[in-house]
Amino acid sequence: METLSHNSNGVSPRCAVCKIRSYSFCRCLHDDQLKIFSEISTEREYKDKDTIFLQQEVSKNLYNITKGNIKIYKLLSDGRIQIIGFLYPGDFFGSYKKGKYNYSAEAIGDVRVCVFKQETLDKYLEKNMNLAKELLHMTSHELTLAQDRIGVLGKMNANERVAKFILNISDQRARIGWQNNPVSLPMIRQDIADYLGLTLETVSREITRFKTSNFIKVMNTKQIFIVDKEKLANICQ
Amino acid sequence: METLSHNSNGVSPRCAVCKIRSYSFCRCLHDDQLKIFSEISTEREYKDKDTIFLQQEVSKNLYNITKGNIKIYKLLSDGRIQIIGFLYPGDFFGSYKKGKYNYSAEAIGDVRVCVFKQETLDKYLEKNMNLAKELLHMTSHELTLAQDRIGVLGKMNANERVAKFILNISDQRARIGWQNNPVSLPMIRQDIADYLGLTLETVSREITRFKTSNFIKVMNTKQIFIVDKEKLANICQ
DNA sequence: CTGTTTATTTGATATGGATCAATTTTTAAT
DNA sequence: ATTAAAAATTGATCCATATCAAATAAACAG
Repeated sequence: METLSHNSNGVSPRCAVCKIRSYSFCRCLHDDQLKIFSEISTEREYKDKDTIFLQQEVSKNLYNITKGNIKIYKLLSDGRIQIIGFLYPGDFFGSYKKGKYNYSAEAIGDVRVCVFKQETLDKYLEKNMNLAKELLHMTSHELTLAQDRIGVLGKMNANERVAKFILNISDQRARIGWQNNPVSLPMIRQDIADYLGLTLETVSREITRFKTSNFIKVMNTKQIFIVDKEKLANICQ
Repeated sequence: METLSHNSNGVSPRCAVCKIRSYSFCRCLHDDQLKIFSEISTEREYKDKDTIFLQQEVSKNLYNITKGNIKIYKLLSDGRIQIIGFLYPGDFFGSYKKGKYNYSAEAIGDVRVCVFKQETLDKYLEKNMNLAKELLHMTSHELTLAQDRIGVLGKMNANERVAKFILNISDQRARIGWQNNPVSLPMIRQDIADYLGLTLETVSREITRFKTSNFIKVMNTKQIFIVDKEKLANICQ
């Protein structure tokens, strides 16, 4: 992890030139608020497999991804792992309340984040109702995503889980204006399995089945081309 | 469903005498704000199995439970059901964003709720930063609960799921100052199964197993006395 | 380029929980 | 109280996915 130079000399505040601001909670800020806002956060970089924080640590910070992907996960005492989510640029994570983090966070590939101290952000919210409301709406949206995942994990079979996973990632890419076909999967099969509550063997077999059925084409293990989106959607919806 | 008289004559505003306010997002309001706040919501009553809203409906309202329990659930096209959560007095549900609800909501037994129109509440938030922050913190807390459930559904076996369910309900009761042993389960076995991603037969068998192991005593199907909390906790944590 | 490690695929077998089925218990209605 | 309906338990069997194991394939280091 590396803390980058913290621009407070008035020359092009970081936020003013931020490329992912339109997907991020700070999109609600006016241009003249950006300079101050740039100063309440710092930017940090992480490399593949770097830990951003661990579940048992005292929670002090909130993070906003500006580049790359991270995974958040829970570890059971016997070593079983459950990946709660894969997060993308514009996603927000950490903890609002003092105490411990509810999960651990780890970089997948090169990552860049904005870091906010809980109290600093909280204080800033007081002065900016728009930001508070934007955060409320984003958190509420994340809640609906988590509830969708509860539906997937509680009731769907392996077939449906993997299909939904591929489609969800593709949609998410489209939303932030990236190439969504072929879909690039930055994470390894084991991570997909730990995300979907399956084993890596089952994930691999389902992908093979979709390939054999010509619903997808596997360019390489991390690039999947969706041949028949309709068929894939019919499986899970 | 029945809409109760809407007190706006200045005599004892509803919120001022509300018994569950201390668990609810409105706990952050000052006494002098309560009268106005009482007027932006109405109170409604529902009976057992009444639908509060359905997933496909246009979302207009937010709800706060003041009495009883409700379940929120998702329905797959082939009839499979996944219960997202059981909600208790003080819990908040509905949708912040316009569009459709993300789940359906149904009363379990007699229920009383406060109903807020999205726009009305949103407008009120503008004038009251405390309330906005309280809502943000509650929503964020709900998100952590949803993430815990993702962990349970993704990685735990039937044994662990049922044990955790009993303990969670007991803890939740303790938190709002109710009797937490014996735990009363207002919902039927099928609902517990649909909540835990299991079948009712499996839930029944696990409860029998805990009974035979003397971890619990089944007073009647809806009252479970926890004999050995430690043993129960060892199963799942 | 070559060997080594890590990730993925594929196969064989085992098993936890689902499904199907019957019985018992509880709740509700008259 | 009596009957009917709904909920819960218990048993027998099956199957989707886990587990165990081996073979490829891809990524990486020197």
